[in-house]
Amino acid sequence: MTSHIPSLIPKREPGTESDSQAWVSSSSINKSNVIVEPSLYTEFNNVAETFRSAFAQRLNRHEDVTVLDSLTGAIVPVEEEPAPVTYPTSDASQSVVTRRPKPQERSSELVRITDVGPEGERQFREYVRKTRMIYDSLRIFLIMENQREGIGMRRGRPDSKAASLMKDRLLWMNRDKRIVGSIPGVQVGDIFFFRLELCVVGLHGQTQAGIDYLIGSRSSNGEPIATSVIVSGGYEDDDDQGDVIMYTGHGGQDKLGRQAEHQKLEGGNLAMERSMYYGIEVRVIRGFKYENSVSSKVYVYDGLFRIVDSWFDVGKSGFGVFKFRLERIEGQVEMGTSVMKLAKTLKTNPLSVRPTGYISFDISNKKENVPVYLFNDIDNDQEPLYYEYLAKASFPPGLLFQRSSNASGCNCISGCSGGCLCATKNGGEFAYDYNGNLIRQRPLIHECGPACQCPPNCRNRVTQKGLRNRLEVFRSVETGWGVRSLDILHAGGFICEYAGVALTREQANILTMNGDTLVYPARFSSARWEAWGDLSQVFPDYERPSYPQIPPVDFAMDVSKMRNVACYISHSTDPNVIVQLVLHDHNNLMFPRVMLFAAENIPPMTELSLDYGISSEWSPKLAICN
DNA sequence: GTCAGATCAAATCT
DNA sequence: CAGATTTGATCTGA
Repeated sequence: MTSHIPSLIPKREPGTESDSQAWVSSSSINKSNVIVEPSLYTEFNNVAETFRSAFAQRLNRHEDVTVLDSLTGAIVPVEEEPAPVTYPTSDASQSVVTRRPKPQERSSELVRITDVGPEGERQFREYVRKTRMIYDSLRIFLIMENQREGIGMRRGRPDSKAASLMKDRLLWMNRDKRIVGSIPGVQVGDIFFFRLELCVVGLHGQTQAGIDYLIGSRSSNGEPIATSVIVSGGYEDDDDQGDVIMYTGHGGQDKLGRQAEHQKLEGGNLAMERSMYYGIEVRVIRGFKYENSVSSKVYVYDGLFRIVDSWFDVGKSGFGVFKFRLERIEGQVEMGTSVMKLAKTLKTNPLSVRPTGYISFDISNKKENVPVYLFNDIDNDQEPLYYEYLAKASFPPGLLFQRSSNASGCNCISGCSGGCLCATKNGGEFAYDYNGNLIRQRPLIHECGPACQCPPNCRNRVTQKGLRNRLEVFRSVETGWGVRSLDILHAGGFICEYAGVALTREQANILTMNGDTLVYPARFSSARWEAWGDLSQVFPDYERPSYPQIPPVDFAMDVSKMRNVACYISHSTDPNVIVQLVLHDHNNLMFPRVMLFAAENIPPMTELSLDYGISSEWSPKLAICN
């Protein structure tokens, strides 16, 4: 072999001299006119072969490799039974932290978690959900803190800060093991809004780099192993065709993201090559632009891919780049990215992808701000068509007499702020952040109402503005009628009201005898939303604010004749939607409106579920359907 | 052990 | 508003 390979190979590899200039300055590579010596193309293969034999020798020499994965031949210890889920206790947060504690080191132990079973997966899912809930509520809390500091001092990165605080509290997941393959509790299609959120759950450990890998010096055989990649279109030579991705290695870019140098077979690039050699699958996360209320990007977990080929090529810029062909492993659920694309098309041109099955393109008949689809491709049931659509719950007029006698509003002509009357009604602070997301659950929210002087865009007016997201009522074999969204629903974001005809207890008792379908708002389980906004694990001295007691909610909602989209939401003891009581157009504490919020980030086309607080055998929704 | 440098960020500035 | 700048946190490798 000749002498001008060096810049391609890591310097620590013995038997090569480091004469990086020879390759980089090679005049045969030219920006405008790409002509490359054939030998340059084959260099990568030579190098790879060199590695292969070098590593093979090392493998034979040392016997420090514990387990060989018989399926893939990978040098990966396989742990059949993952450690039981232990949620971090407050032990880690007992001591008051004045300065930053020593960071917990990243583990060097590679582990593939194979089969945790349905119960295990449910537990891990809950663990992931809880962790993400803390992350999100902490992030929103920090935004609010920033704003409280003053108008000029809006510095700081809430996404970074939240992750960093959680790291200090040992609240990051999967730090004790480096997981190859899927992360328990994280499902294909899960969506994230920040890179650091991926770090917190252990899906991808790099804040910026696209390839995450176990470094060679810490792996059992001295070889780096790639575990996950993020495809976000940052490299001009990427080619993304869904199930097959031509992924460009990293490096060689200047500060503006232009390819300005040849890439080297080191770091993540080498790790990718090694993962390919051993047949080790990598997690793929796609990032793309998606305007939403919290950020302008979204990251979608698309499942496991295998690296089937890698080669060295000359990219569009004329500089050498490494390429990896990734193919999606079969048998996984549909890719999150495909589902998002489908949902996007369904919003604008539904018939192009689903020529049949649509019963209505707006069951609300323009009573909602945005249309609500009705879809059934399973049977001939068209039941939701036959009910009068009610966008807002209707209350018996006689019960709202307090509207005039006790009406009081704020005088904030240019929008509400800290100390106004409406803030006081809410215990001194508003329930929503500036994006309209719920900061923390509380017994009752007082939104600004008709008696207030503030403009419609006041931050204390959220649920009264009605539906914002595109929802679809659909028929499914498992749950009868169900509801899903065509838009991403962000954790803490408002979805819709639960609307029906409100009845007093006396009225309800009469109707119950007739067998009509009644929903009791007081029964909605609050188990999940009590965790929303609870930061006690992050701040040891955190105390939940106390709110004024409100009288027990003691009315029933009759949804047997008039109802809205919410009434088709399925029951689950593991719901992704939470209930929050809100007052905005009257002051009768006995009859608050029942508002629904997303308990977590809900990807498009995912069925919504609520905990109706009753046994799973019966739910109002099931009664409606059957 | 420490520290610089790299990194397909995110928010702000211009 | 896109591009540049600023701010920022983590990881790797020396």
